Amino acid sequence: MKSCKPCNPPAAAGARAAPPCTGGAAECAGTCAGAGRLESAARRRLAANARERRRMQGLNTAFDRLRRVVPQWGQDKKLSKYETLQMALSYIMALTRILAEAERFGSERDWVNLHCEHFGRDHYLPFAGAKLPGESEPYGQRLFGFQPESFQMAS
DNA sequence: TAGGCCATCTGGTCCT
DNA sequence: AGGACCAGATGGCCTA
Repeated sequence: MKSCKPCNPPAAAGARAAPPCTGGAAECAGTCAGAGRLESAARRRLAANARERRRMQGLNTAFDRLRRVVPQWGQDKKLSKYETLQMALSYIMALTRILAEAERFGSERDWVNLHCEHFGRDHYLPFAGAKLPGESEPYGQRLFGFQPESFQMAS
């Protein structure tokens, strides 16, 4: 494909506005000399592009499913992919911790008391959304410790 | 307008 | 040979 660069429109990349496969390798094969051999290469390129598109769509579908099961703390803006992964990590670690604690305490009642006594007996709220007066963050959010603004790139 | 996020194209590499 | 996966490049859209 490299030999055909000159007639390959630079606008091929970022073609969301001009979706599947305008110009690029296919067009190139039709206009360059020796198009016969290039034609099959162009066909393969287009097929590879389509596969890559499908693959990325599958990946995005998976991200959407992950977003739906991960806490969002009332954020109206949807989590970015990076934030989704970070949140999932925090979520899993928090749940793991909770399970470990639940095993340490003999009964469910003991464990619930440990976590929920400060909510008051008559108005226990689901812990993830529960917020005490004067607290800036819900209990669950503090438990998970995920802050979209504050995470750092792993080095 | 700059910066963040994203979709797509592309070429390289590895695997079957 | 062809498919899957990956990373870099590029351009569009959106928001502060």
